[in-house]
Amino acid sequence: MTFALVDANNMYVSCERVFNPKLENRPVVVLSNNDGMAVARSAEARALGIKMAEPWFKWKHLAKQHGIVALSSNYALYADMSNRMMKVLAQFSPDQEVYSIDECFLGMDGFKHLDLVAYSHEIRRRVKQWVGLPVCVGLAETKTLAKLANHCAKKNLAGAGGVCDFGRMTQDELSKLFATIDVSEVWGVGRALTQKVGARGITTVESLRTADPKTLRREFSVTLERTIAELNGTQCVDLEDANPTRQQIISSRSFGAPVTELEQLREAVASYIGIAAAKARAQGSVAGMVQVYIRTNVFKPESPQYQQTQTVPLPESTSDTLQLTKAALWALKRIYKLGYAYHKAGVALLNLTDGGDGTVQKDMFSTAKDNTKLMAVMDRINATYGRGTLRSAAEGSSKEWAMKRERMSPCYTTRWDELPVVKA
DNA sequence: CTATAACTCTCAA
DNA sequence: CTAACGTTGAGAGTTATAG
Repeated sequence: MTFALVDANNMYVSCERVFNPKLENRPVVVLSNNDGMAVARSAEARALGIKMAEPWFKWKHLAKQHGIVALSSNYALYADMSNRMMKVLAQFSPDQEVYSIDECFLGMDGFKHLDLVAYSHEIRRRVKQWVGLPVCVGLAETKTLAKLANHCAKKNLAGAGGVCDFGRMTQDELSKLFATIDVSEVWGVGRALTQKVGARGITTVESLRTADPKTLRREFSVTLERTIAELNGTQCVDLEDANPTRQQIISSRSFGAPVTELEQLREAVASYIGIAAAKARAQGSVAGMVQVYIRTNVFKPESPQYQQTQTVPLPESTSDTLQLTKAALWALKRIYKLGYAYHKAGVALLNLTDGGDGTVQKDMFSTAKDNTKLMAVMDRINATYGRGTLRSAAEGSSKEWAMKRERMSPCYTTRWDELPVVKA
């Protein structure tokens, strides 16, 4: 099987550039929620030494010095651009797995009569022209190799030019190439594994590829054994379902400023439940358990630390925001302690099951109102007018705890009122 | 004891 | 001016618990 892995170049920065061409050729960084750290960097920003996941305040001085543009993340914009990109890519193969907001796998078996490299260049050209995003393409016989080929395309290794096809290279050429690539670039090899296999002298892709799979399976995991097989061209991982039903739904955020009052935590928890419950309804699931957690700031070890989670089993599985809120607020009250500066809270909907007609186990003694219709109306209104238009009173209206996003660009593609006015 | 639930660790974007 | 460090989901493996 031949896979193509198509991945946008620093997606978030590229999205911003589509609507603000002044950002071209300049160092640009997009920040995480709360304007905390760098999650996307233009090539120019990378060249200045700004690392991925580096806290902004640590390089803010660089920003001043070199005129780096730092932007808050605008997920509404990126999600919309992603949808456009995926639609265009879907035209190139009937087999598409949307793997993340900025990349997808395409099954290429039906196109082997074509020149796949030329075909990939056409993919790049069309996505650039129709959506405005630059992408690179990696081609290979397994998903793991396709990811690696994409890495080479991006780094312009193996004479890439935005497309890298391992199928066109000999085993000898591949071995030489792999010997120059750090093992941490391999899909599935993260920080911890890099350390551990490094201690056994495995530091390059080539040394992992040629390592003994049985030994590594024994010492590490079956996952690593599969990775080694995939690096050697034996396919272990197939294309997956595009929109699998989630087994759990989490909503959590750090606060814009420390929170000490229970009332504020209640608003935050209620808001997160609002988000999570809407997601559950959207996929037709009901939750059997709700989990709530709160924590202080781990990056401030000098201030008193506290962290706690509480799980509540529900008498009857539900996706009703009001019932779930009630359960979550009860859990919150159990774990809340006065005297701490809370930094983050979150909720999780667990034990999700299919909420389809009549399959939910009912609670014989339940006195809860059936809010199914209310929820349906709420979802419709919020779909039209934006999330939070209709919400539970428990969410409050001040939202003093809400995250910081001080440098956000307009939602160019999803909000008329944020379109910049062009003077004639 | 086994089967499974619950939890921990790791990884990815 | 100050202080300031993401979110969501999955899978594997281990430990706790029920029966």
